Amino acid sequence: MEKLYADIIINISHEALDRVFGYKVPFSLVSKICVGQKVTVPFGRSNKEQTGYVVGLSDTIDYDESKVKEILRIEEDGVSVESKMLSLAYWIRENYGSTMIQALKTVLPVQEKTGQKTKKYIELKIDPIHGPALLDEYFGKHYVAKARLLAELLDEKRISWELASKKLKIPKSTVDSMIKDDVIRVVTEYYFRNPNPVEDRISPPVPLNDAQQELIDEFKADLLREEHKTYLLHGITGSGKTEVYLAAIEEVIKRGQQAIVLIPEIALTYQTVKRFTRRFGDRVSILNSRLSKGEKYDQWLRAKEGDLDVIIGPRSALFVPFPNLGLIVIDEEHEGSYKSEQTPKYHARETAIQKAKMEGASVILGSATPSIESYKNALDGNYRLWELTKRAKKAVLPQVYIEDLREELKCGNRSMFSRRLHDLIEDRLQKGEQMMLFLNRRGYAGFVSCRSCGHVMECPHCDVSMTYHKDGSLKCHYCGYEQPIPKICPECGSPYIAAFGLGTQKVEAAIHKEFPNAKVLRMDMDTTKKKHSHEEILAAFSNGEADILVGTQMIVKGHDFANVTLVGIMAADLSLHANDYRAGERTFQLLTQAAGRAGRGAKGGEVVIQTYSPEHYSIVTAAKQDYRAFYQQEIGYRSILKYPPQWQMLVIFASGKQEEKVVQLMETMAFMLRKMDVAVVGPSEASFAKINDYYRRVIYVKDKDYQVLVQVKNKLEQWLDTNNIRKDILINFDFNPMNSY
DNA sequence: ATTCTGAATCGA
DNA sequence: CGATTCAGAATA
Repeated sequence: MEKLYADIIINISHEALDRVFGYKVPFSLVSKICVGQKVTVPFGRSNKEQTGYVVGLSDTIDYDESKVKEILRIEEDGVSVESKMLSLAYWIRENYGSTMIQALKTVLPVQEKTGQKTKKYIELKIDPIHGPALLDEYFGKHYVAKARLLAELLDEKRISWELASKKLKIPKSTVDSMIKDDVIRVVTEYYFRNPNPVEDRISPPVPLNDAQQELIDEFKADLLREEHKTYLLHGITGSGKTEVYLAAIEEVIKRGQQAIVLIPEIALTYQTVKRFTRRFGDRVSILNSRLSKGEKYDQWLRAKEGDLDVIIGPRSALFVPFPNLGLIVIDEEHEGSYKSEQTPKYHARETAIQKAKMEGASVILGSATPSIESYKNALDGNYRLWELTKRAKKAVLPQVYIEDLREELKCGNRSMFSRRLHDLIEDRLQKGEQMMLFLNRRGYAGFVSCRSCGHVMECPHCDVSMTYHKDGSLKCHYCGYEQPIPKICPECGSPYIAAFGLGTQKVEAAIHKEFPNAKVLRMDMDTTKKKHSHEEILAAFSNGEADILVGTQMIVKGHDFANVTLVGIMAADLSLHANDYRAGERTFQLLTQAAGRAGRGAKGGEVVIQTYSPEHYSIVTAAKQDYRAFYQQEIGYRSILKYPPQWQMLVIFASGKQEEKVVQLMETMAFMLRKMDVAVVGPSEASFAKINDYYRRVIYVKDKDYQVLVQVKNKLEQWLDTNNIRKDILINFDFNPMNSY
């Protein structure tokens, strides 16, 4: 009998241990062991028990035979990794920079099995014909509990355990004794927790319009030829992208395959999910952060066992183990939330494409405002470009006005509403139509500053201006530090210290002042902290309980309100002047999505964009709803400044308690990088140079070739490990970042 | 990450 | 000279 060895990754996230260790498989486990299993092994000099994952099996070993230890046991309650998931984990580790165990944990979001829900039933084992006779016998012997249970069973033939013990008050001993007498038996049924409400009526597919049908025909033809492509579905708001997804999913299901639908977490509402459950019934499930561990595990298992056809969820739903994956749909593919914020900082879009490639599946990316990266890929022929240029229902595109706030000020209008917006609000209030006012800021107002000397109140730990809240306190959004607003300026002693800026609460207050009869609903981080408040506010607005909905980003996400005929963007500039190369793109996306909320019904709509920079291309092109024009401008700008997708970017981020150490390390790395024939910017202070007393520095590395940057990262990691630097300084790598540093 | 080891330093 | 501290090595 050959000996068997296993390659094992130890469950400790440290670069020095990020490799496989060979272990002997004891004879008793040879038949049970397989790749992907979670096992316990002795590790280190003290043979401390550690868990790990089997990533390979072989009958030879490349190590001193006498030092090889044995696997202790297989962790039965651990979820095993599919071999295809393992190779995806390797890919993530290589492309985004992390340890293998971190990558494994990413593709394995469900860590442990949790007790399955069971339901116990009591059934009659004897022939019911003998029932009455036995019942008489029990009565004769004054076995009241047994008699009660038997009588009930003769009636119902199967009752649940709860009913028996709670309502009929049958003690367990009675049940046990009756089992012993072979009168009854207990049946245990496992059932899956299904977290989403099941629609009982499955609605037939909405007939596709010609444009949609054309795309689906092409998709079918590609499937028939076993060609698995990535499609970029660029459809303006209201053009019926979801119908295309549904039809494509149906095609895949017909072939006996399954589909994953990724949706930004914020848009994962009952409304969105309902469209899928209505079409595919209980073979659809959702995965989201609100599910309990057990519920998540159940969805995972249902998928694995072929009990599901479609899973809908955020980024992490990508790793649901379908046996025969046919399609991955990524809705709103431009969304920043598809990039993970934790290491490994993987991008769900790129990872989905890689996964699809490994498993022979197709990918559909959908958006009204595609990311510059995806659009470039489509134009370059890497993705197939699908365009829907007409709204599905007869609704027309809204009329858009750009209002220059500088002009308003010159004309003596000091309110936050331009004259046009003011008039239009008045008009809609009169007609009883609804409005949305959009603002890209949370809290009551922005920073607090002194009007005499200009001193801005900053957090003592974070180098960030603190935010004014209505309760009279100042809060730091980064570390949570809180203090009351000072009465006088700490710098010059002037009493003229006050809040500046614009917040949703302030907009709400201004509406109350200028339009006292308007009913207002506000939706922002503060009003949606509770579990379902998000849905409640939207439902209230949808029911016409308010005239105006004021809110941040979250109100622009894919909700249809037929009665909304006016959308106001209070200050388009707020997102434009962020210190981030994606600011222009983000502004265009926000404005386009916000404008798309107007006139979803038959009445048509108007949009007012208020801004201090009316000539900026993001604003001009968004007003015209002209994505192509925006893309041309933006890609030119990215070329000149060497930003993605024209160039690839790697951010090296360091943070530590001792400023000199951080600075010195970054200087050393920058020196090494400059010898590597890549473009290096920095080191420089992060935009928040200090958070929680940790000093933060960044280096930007750019090259046209992504793989060159991967190699640069690998080299640096190696250097960091051999010089043991990661002890008191945190180093992070981030490829093509979504948020600024 | 954790543990063990051997050298360096410390205190009498 | 034994006790304590610390950097370094190894983990199968």
